[in-house]
Amino acid sequence: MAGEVRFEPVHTVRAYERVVEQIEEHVLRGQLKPGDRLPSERTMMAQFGVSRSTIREALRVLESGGLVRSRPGDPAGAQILPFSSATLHKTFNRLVRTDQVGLGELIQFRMLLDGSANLLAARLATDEQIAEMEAAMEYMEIAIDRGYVEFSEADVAFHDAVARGSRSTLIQVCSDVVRGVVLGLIAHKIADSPDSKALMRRSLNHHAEVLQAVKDRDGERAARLARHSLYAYYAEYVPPEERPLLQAMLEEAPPPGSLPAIPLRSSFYNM
Amino acid sequence: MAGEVRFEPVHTVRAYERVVEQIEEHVLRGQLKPGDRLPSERTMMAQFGVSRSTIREALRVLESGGLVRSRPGDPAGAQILPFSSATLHKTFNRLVRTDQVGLGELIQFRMLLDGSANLLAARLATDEQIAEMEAAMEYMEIAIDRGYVEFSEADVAFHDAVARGSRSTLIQVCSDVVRGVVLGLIAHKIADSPDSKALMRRSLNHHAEVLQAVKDRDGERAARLARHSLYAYYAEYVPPEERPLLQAMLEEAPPPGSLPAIPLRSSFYNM
DNA sequence: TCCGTTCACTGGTCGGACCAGTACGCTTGG
DNA sequence: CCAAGCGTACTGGTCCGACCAGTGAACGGA
Repeated sequence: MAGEVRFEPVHTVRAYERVVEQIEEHVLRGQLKPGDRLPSERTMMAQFGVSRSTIREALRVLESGGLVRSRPGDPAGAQILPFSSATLHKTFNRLVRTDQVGLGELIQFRMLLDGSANLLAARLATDEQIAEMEAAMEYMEIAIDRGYVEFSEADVAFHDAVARGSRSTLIQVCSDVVRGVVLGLIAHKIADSPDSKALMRRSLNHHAEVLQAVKDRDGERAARLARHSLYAYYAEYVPPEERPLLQAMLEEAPPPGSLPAIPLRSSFYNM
Repeated sequence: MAGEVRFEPVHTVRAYERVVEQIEEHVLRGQLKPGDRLPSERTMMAQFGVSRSTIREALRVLESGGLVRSRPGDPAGAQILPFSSATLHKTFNRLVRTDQVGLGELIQFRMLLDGSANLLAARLATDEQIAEMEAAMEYMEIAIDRGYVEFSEADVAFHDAVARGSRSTLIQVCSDVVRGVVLGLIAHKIADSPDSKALMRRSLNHHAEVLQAVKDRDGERAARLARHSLYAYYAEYVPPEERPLLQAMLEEAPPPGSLPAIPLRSSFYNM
């Protein structure tokens, strides 16, 4: 016989996995839309021909994947949920918690995402979306006097408006996730800063420059300013040995061997 | 009394969730490392003071999150797993399956990631990592005559070497995931292409140019070439109405209104 | 010494049971 | 007539006990 036949190891499929597959397939095919309800556990038990334990394990998997939510006593059964970035957030947080990814790399990735978001927003955003950015910017201005928490909210709103303007769902979702992880790491440090108001005002100015570049439809400039803005805002929280990772995302890229220091908190990016 | 007190709704914590939390916390704290074993279900049942069903639901959640794997009959109990991008892959695939993200956006995101990966690799990669890229490139050359499957493997190896050279775990992981999703969508189309050999040879040349830029430590050029290479390779598979998304990632950015066509399969990026 | 058998134990599945909730409809009081 | 209150038939969350098909290691025989 031909020596070409190759057998692959058969991985046993557990009953609850088949249940998960079927339900997930229905959701993915659009036959079950967000808001729709699954039958009750006891009903599905009969439909799938398995015990309730099996059904429950399947539901736990679906629930942990963010596809479904079930509530005790609900006669309507488990509810199909719209997409959520919660599982992504968990995954990224796990990378951080296990020290596989440091703050420097996170900020670097934000520079990557936010830079591209601004590049694309400058080139693709509709006038309405730009208006949203302007609205968020005005809110930031007001929020300065209301403390760090509200300013941070406004800042998030601005970056999210830019992400939407990029017309990329992936950028939007990833930005949201990475931003959340970063804030979880250093939010308190910023809030505790004595001159937090000065920081906020400086940040506001940077954002204004970025927005102007977007309105000028100058993508390259918007991207560059956005990266520099993030660097100026976050670099001091990044351990010195990780800062070259951030600097490598900027224009004045140092030669690989010697890494000249780039001044923090200066207006070097006004160009 | 002060009107400031605000009560937040208490969301009941189910028993299996507490089990998940405890185990996850141990893993995240490093008290349980990949390869370590969990006690058997019946042992944990006693330790946590809950029933086996509850333990099992917790294990199903951990397993679906990729933290743990359990095998029937294994006397050692469930095994702690190293980080895997499997759940990320699933999440991204779900975005695609539910039509929230199209092929164009995926390729665009690849351009974003791969561009930055090359930028950073040119500036940060060690000589050993560059040697790995060269090795992958040689393998690609050989693989051309061995058919699309092997060439694709070599191509993946090259891009992965670049991603490693970027010294960013996030870029590495995200690139891996997005690449996998894209290949899942159009691998067959490329393989079925009549002149696939010509495509491979052209792709090889592009990769060589990119690698040269990396070796020259010219990050900007490497990034630009990488983006153009992806565009040239994939644009024809992207529906025409989505191509502006890709073109917006290139230098010759069209004004937002009118989008002049950028020729496919030309050598326009030889500059 | 090596190989085969045995056996304690594993996870996977099942069925039944109880509890604390929820939502709906019915009854009851106005 | 309507509204408030209660009852009830469900829901999901948890527990228990049982059986099965596997695994792996200790054990025993060749």
